Amino acid sequence: MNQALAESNTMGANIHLKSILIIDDDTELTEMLAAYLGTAEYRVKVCNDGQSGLAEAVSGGHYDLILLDVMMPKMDGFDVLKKLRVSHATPVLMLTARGDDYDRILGLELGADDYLGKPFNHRELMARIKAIFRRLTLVSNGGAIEQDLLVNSIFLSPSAQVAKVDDVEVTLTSTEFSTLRLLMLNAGNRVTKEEISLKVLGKPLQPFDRSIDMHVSNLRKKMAAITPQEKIKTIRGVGYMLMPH
Amino acid sequence: MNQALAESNTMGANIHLKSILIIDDDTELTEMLAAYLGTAEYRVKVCNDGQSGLAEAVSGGHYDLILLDVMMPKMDGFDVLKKLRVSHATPVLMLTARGDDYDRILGLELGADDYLGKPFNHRELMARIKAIFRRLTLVSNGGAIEQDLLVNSIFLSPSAQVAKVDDVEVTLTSTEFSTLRLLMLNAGNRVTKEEISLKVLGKPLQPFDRSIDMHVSNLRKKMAAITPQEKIKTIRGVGYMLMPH
DNA sequence: AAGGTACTGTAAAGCTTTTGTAAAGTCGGA
DNA sequence: TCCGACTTTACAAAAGCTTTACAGTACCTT
Repeated sequence: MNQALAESNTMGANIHLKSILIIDDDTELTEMLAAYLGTAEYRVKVCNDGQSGLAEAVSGGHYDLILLDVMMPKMDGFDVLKKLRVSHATPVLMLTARGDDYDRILGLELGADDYLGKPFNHRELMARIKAIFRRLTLVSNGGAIEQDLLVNSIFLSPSAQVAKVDDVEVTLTSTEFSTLRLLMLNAGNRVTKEEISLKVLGKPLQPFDRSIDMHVSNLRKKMAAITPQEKIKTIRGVGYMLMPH
Repeated sequence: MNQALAESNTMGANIHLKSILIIDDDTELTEMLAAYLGTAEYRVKVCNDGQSGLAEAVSGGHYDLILLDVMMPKMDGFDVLKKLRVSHATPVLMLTARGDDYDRILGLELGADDYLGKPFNHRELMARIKAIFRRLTLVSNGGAIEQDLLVNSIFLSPSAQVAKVDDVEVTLTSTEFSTLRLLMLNAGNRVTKEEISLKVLGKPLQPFDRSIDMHVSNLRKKMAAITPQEKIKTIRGVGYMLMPH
């Protein structure tokens, strides 16, 4: 399922060149960029003012990246970016006056992906364009980390170490977290205390060991503060089970 | 274990100096430059006309950087650059008449890495030389251009080595900077101490190692001087997490 | 149905581990 | 040698885990 998506992405990328939209009123510069980028592996389109640039970006076709100048007459780069972001998530590399912190921060806040101060050299521009594309594929492929879980109104995100019950955040210790995760992974099935002890605490269950009971008790207490619904069922003489719904 | 790595790095850097070829017909200037750059960490060679300069660049030996004057009798800087680029990718910093856009653009088109208008001051020259080398190592290190980050009112600019919290500049050591960067790259996600140690300090976390804790503590202290808001959350037994907002 | 037995729930106390941070120590570069 | 940065040490505080203790519950036996 994930595979198919990744493949189609990759194929899509290989079949036709990446397309770049350049929006800058400096015709000398845009000509040079078009020539330079055009020779490489990009399809390039140029707009020399903000208005036509925005129109092209929104309804002219798909672009993989937009190079957007800040200083332009009529509609400046920030306006373009603001309006673009209403409907499009196209990556944007802003071209700003060198070293202008305010511009940079504003740009990043408006959702620019990176920026480059003018004047820039082509090598740096290429590097940043490549960096953006690289980052994009990384994000879309997603790292193979522990998956988020959602069972019976309980949401668990290992990467953020966050649990939510009915959309209310619950603060859990890491043992409670792991215990809940194990139960969720086996939702609807009983999980023995031995298994919990081994997988969560990393040690076999001792004869009069009550610690698992305590952790489950604490979990119940924390969830009960949010919902009256009983999520964890006791299976006497065996262990526990998370109700699937 | 760490020692060995650090040593070899240092040694590698010290073994040979970066070499610079200066091509300029102004002998007064070249003498001065040779003297100035020679005292720093560079090996310098001078050619006073385009022809000999090109010959030296192509077959005289390896150069890490070429300072190339545009205005020269016989063969001007553009001609040199054009011929050089047929076979060599040596970084070139062009010396042009101040503010001459045409020269600048032509130079960049021909593959110059940067330009500097005459007259220039030494400090600026040094800064640009260093910038070129820095960029180069970045690119050759895998093209990992480090982009600026903005998360939860924290602004981080690796290229400028500047951090701002609520627009107030914070002075960080490089370790603190890298640590903060790693946390920001994973904002909203937990980052283990092991990962911080590996990626920031370049060594695995030792059993009773507290240095990461100290760096985080110092980071918190510096940020607390500006805002009471807690940016870095502790995840007990795991590591830390930068709050996304 | 009554009583016995074993298991479970949980508050509270006790113990261990982890963390925060000041301060001292170490190291490498100017 | 001095200085700044990083690390280690030391100890207090915090947080989490386990044990204890006892009340309650389920299930079996008679």
